[in-house]
Amino acid sequence: MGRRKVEIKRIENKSSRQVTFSKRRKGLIEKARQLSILCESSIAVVAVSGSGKLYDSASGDKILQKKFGIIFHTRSY
Amino acid sequence: MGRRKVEIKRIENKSSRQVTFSKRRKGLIEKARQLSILCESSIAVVAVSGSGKLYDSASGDKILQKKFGIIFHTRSY
DNA sequence: AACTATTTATAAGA
DNA sequence: TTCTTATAAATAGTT
Repeated sequence: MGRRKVEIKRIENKSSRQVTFSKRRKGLIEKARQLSILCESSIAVVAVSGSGKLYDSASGDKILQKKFGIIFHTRSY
Repeated sequence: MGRRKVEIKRIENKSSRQVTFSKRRKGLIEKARQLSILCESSIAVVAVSGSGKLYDSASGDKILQKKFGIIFHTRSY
């Protein structure tokens, strides 16, 4: 969904890859948040970038917290 | 993104809620898969429906498997 | 970090 | 429930 159609394969250029990671991670987490609210469900998203940074996001109730120990924010470690 | 704009709040009608859960969960998991491939990262999505069904999906390398014990499929328990 | 042309996701409807 | 399609939303490339 952009100026051009992109093939789903590794983005070779490092800075483009980082930009895309940042944009799409944000989009993914927003989608998860919406799903959680719309459907009264619990959703967790865990993303580990190529460089090893961990981002997570969970929303819903206690189930995911209990099961995975994840809290309700997006954070970078 | 549909015939009408929807507010992000709990869908009251149960069957509509289930249909939306099914559609959006699928979309979310596809987005996660794409992000994983495009940016060479590891992504896990865990969804627990209102009725308690657990769905998970992870893609990437060993990191998430190790950390969460999640495998590379979407499954319904 | 903002913009916008375009692709993609999806809300209703069939 | 599975398919269609009009429209909202995400985002690739640009500035």
